[in-house]
Amino acid sequence: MESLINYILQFGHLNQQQIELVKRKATEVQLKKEAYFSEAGKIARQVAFVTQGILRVHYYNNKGEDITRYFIDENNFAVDLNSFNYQVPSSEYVQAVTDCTLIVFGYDSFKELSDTIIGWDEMIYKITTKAFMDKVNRISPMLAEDATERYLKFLERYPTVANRIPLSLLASYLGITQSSLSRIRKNIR
Amino acid sequence: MESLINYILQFGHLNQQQIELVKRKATEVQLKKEAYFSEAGKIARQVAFVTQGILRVHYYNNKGEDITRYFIDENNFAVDLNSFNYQVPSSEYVQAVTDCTLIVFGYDSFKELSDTIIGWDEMIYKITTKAFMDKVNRISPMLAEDATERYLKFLERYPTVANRIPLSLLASYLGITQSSLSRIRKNIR
DNA sequence: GACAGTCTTTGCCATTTGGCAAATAACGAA
DNA sequence: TTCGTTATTTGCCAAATGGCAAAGACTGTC
Repeated sequence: MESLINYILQFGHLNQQQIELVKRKATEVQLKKEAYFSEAGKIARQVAFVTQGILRVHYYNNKGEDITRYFIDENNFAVDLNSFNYQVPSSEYVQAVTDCTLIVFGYDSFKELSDTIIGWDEMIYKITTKAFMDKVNRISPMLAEDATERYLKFLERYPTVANRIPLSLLASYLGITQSSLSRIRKNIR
Repeated sequence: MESLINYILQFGHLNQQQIELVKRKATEVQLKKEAYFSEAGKIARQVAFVTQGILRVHYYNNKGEDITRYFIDENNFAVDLNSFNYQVPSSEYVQAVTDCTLIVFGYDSFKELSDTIIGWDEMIYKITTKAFMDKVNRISPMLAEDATERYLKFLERYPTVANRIPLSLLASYLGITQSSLSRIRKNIR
């Protein structure tokens, strides 16, 4: 729970009372490997902060391939923002890649924090914006890189993640086939 | 100017007085083809709404290649959000691909709108979030697509843009070489 | 209309990546 | 340990894309 508070405090100030309120509204949830936190077609009723484990956001493209859009590791929020904010059906899945510990807020709780804590919305805006910028800045250059560069950059950015996830998921994130990724790993050693 | 107001009104309500205020704070600016709206290393002091023409956001990668991150066509905002919001140096260029007409707000004017208009920040939040989501949703699937699919999807999304921009820029956006794109176009006809 | 400059296409060949299937390795349950 | 399951590696060949340079097309100017 402390990791969540520390994370939020990077984006603004909360007094002790407000911190207590945030903690009261939060619930710790365990999610087993391969279980879903949210699913395409359903409305995202919760937002999660990952304290242990790795989530992935994925969808199925028009060829039926399972595409990993991105990974969410420790100390990051996971939510389908469009679905959560507007309470409309989601278009993607959020799945546990490993066993996970999450800190979860329901829609109503989150709304209450927004209504109660002055400056909460602004902090959320900053967190959201930063998350999006990181995402775009990470994905966008990959288009101009070859598979090896993508993999090496992934290792730099997520040094601890690569060993904890199946090769197939990493490959689908990098936009290459599993066998290509396997060959790339061989060549690097 | 009306196009800007109409755009904003999609994301919330403004009364007549507030609309007048927005208009007063805005300045129409012409930008010649290839001129820069903002540059890497400099602080983004303005946010622009494109009413005519096409901008592109680009940067130079570590090999010195000019990479187009994305295009901004009519009825969209252009801004390096991190640089503008926090007034820190930008990391990318925003350049006119064609002659452009922009509606521009300076940092202080924008701040004033934020301080004066109740709900302005929330509208901006919605606009920002939507823009980011569109961006991610457009770029992210490209990683799993081959060059032809990327090009076809671009044509679908920006049917009027493809004819107005040099092939080299489109190729760098799609993450392929100019000659590959040329060949792809030939095969499609 | 001719020229210079720029943009686009094309040819040739090298390199990268994909597709598929089989072999191997790693893992977990009994 | 042993077996069955899943994950990863590898071989073989096809397809896609890149690199480079030359040719061709287009545009605006004088």
